[in-house]
Amino acid sequence: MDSKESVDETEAELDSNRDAHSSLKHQLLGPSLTKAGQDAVDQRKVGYSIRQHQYILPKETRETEGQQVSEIIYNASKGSKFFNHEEARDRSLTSKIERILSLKARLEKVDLTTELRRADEYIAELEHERDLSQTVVHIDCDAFFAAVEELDRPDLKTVPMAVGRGVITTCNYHARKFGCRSGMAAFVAKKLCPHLICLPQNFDKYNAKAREIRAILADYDPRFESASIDEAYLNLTAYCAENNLGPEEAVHRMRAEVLEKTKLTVSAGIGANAKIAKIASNRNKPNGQFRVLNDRASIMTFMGDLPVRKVNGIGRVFERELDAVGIKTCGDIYRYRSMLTKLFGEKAFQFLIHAYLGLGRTRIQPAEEYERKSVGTESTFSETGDRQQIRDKLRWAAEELEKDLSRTQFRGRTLVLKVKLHTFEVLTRQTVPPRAVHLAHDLYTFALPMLVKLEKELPDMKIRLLGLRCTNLLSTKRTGNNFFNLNPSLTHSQPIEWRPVERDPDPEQEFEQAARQERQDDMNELEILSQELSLDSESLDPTKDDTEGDSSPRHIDTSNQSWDCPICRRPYPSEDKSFNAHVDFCLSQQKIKELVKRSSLEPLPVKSQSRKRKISSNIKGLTTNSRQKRGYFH
DNA sequence: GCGGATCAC
DNA sequence: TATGGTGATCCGC
Repeated sequence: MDSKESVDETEAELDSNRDAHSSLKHQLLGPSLTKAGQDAVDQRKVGYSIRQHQYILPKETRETEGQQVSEIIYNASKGSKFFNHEEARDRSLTSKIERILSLKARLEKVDLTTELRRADEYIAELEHERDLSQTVVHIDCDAFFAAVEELDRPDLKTVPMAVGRGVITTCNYHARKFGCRSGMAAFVAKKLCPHLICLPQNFDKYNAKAREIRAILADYDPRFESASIDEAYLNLTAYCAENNLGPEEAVHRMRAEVLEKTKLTVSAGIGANAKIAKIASNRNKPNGQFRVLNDRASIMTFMGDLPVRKVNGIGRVFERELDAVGIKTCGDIYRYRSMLTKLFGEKAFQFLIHAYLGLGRTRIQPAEEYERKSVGTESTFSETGDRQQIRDKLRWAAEELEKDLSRTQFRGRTLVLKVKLHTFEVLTRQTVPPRAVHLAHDLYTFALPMLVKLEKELPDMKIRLLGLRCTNLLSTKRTGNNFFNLNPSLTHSQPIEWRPVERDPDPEQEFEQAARQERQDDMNELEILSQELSLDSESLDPTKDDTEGDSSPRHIDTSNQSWDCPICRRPYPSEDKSFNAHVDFCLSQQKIKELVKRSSLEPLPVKSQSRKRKISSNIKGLTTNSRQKRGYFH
């Protein structure tokens, strides 16, 4: 073990000394070059593409490409503000790595048997709970945006093409051969590939296509999980059992059906959990699938020589830190298990051990069942130090955010202002307004002091981006469990259909979740009520002149029979404890009549909670651009 | 709880 | 000439 480590150290040292700019060049290559499939796989796929589309690129050219790509990117970027910022980040990471290495050197001299035992106990515990009973599939559309564009423009199939104007979001496989990658500035991509065709993105089109695909996936697992616009997880355990099919056959069938009905190719990974499925889906991309068998040995072998960078959650930075320590593959993790906590923290330790063991979640559920934590908007513009212009940007952000909050039915207890300086440095400031906010005027007014403070701290502040985000959300949704909907007549006219029991992996947990949700809904409703009835805060309210009626409590339905509050006339179940408190509160308000007048403008229709609706919203997927990106453990 | 940083797509 | 937007999580303080 000792000799191994010292070898790794020497390699790491060589790496960092070889070229002062090598790590920076690596950074500049962008996240996707290192993330996407191994070189060998890519090379093979180039051959595939050539056969498929008769697009010939001489082999020699391709091989020198790898050398040239980083040079071209480096030269295109050199001297820019963006480049300088990247350089600064690179320097700070390098010094962070130095600290990590000196800590590692100290740790090698001390007795770590306690830590070693703790790590081994943790591993044994996880091993004991390993679940190999499920068949999880990750579906990933191949070059999704580009592929959808090619459906409308078949002529683009044979030439390098990318989607995205300023920054490339997706490019087809011809463009990738030139080194073009998602996340790359378009002008850099054009340097790599002068003939590159850049199309503007058309999200409506991609969403429509994604819905078609999801409709197919739903037949294989009605509780499939949209992970993003072009990715999904399915649990095929039940489907395979019911149809007496092996996982490979089932996935083949599914992919063939998607191709036939949508003319789009998808790649798939099959494994015992989401993490393995996700990694496996990249193995035979594009238009391929790969399965890791559900036995411990297969999984350990698969993970053993897997570069850590392939694991979801390990990005460029963590990759470099791990590499410096001597961890290049998931198999390397084991050797350092006793010092991982001290080097990287407890969460990272647990995460890495999970990666080493090939463990991941087996619970797949519709994305909508994940609780949203924030709603925000931001936009980039040509840099400006003009205070009025910046206020206009803030106003615009506030208006955009109001729309998003209205669409998602949330308010924010906390408001976050984000700016990116002309140097690309990012700053955020947050505040807790006197009440949850959702109106543009409020958002603007409570964000402005943060901006003013920043302008005082940085008198010459020039910014290139401004954003607003609400966190600590307050839901204004009424779910089926909400007490306002427990009215018997309502339940009768719109019965709730329960999901089939056999699809329910953990009824107890589901029940607890439902109960928790119900309590949360009640709390939310009460909080909203108290906020809206709280005229005390109106002295603080900068939007008292609001005439849109939007701030009135329309979200409370008044069209159904129930027990209305005699003061504000809103429905309330009489048995609810808070009813009396509510009436007392109403009575104590002097300006209540004014409020009632506003609140009676128009009631909002009650939403149906039928299963049909649930599934259709699952197919519809995530709302615009919303990503369900989960951290180390989900 | 706040602000910075990292990560995914 | 020029390097995105949305959302989540973790860490140090």
